Amino acid sequence: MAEFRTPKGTRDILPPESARWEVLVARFAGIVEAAGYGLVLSPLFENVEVFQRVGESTDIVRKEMYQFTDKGGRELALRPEGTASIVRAFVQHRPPTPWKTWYAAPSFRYEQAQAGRYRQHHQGGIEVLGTDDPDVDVEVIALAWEFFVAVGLRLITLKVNSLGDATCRPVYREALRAFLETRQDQLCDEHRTRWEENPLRVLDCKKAECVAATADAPHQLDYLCDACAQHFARVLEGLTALDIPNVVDPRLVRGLDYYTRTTFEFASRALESAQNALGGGGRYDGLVEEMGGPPTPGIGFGIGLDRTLLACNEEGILTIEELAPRIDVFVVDFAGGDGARDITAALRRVGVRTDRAFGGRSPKSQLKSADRSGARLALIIGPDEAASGRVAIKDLRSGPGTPQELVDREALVNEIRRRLSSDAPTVGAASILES
RNA sequence: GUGGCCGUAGCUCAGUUGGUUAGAGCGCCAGGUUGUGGCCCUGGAGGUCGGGGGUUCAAGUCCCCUCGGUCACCCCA
Repeated sequence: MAEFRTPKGTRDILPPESARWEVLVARFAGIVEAAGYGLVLSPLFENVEVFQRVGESTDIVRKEMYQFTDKGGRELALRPEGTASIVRAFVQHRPPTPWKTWYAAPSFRYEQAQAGRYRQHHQGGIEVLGTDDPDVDVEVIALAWEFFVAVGLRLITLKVNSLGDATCRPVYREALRAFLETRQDQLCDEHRTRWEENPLRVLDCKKAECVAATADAPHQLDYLCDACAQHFARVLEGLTALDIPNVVDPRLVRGLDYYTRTTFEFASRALESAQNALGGGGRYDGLVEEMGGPPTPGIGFGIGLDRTLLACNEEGILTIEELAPRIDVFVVDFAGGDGARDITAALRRVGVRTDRAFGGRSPKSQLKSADRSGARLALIIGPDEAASGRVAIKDLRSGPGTPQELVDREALVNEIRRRLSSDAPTVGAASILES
């Protein structure tokens, strides 16, 4: 057993598995950039207060943060989620609105690891700051939906809800509190004592007692003010117009405090585990102001890329077999001269994907490597070819014993390009990225 | 943070009530074919049995602790 290993809850993503990540991020970037979103690269860590603003009462902030003091005595934390950094960047730089951004980056949470739940996980997300137009809610949800469609996932459930705003949420909270007071002795052990400090959490509780006791609890949706009700209606209308299937779930409560109005969550029906939530997001119309900026509405989502890949596994899509990077040409040189070095470089300079063997291995083993590489053509240089200034071209697709063709070194590059363009391009990650 | 299960070669695993130098398949390397790839045959490399302590004449096997994985709770992506 190796002396060093990845820390608990983290992992290496190696080839060929990493090819799936390249494709996932490329598809995400392709979709959101085509809708006018720009990439934001922000620090992996921030002053701890930045994250504390997003939810003092949430577990993510209270007990799961990777917090540390640097040598200058600064209190910092690795980011536990993506939105806080974007909002901080907005307040710091004041870009023109609407500011449409995307990111794909790791997040860190100190929790008990299990499948689909890591201490370092990766999210792709977008944030739009500066407009509360309900049509932007629709756009944001639609982009997440299109991403799942582009990846090929079919078993995705979208839940939506509205959490109201500063006008109507307090009214609802009071109504829920009053309701829970009448049912408190029916709640589960934990919430029997805690329902008062965060009544909304009780609706999210999965214990049978709580589910039963709150079956007829009042919903935020029934308490929306006129503005919020109209806003939500327009969002639902937009989802219908764009044929995006969804269910309104009045009990949908999300894990961060900053959400207002529209909230949503994507879950995979292919994942049976408790980690079936692939992503989610919502509106946070008060967050910029809380972070010290001007009153600015905002909305966004984060999608867990690790879990998206787990869902892909279950649905049998985006397999490493179909994504494995391929090369066009493999150079086999057992003459021991400069052939492999010079031909490989020449081909690469004209864009031919080329690999070669090193270390002067036997012809047999080099050909074996050529075969495994998936290359269409092998270029073979033995002492005879080296002496005559020629190269043998062998087509690897047609099995052992295929006739070879001798070509002069000067004509080689053109001959290779001619052969590679003559029929269908090789299937590889590059062509999939472009599709 | 709490509890259940698991931890033997790079990977997937076998290892009988504790008992000699711990095995298989796949993968890797080489040879069979002194210059030619998918199959086949032969051989080789590779393991302090996650780590530490204990019981015993003897521990991969039993006990304790610890680390890691996994599942559930919690929470979430």
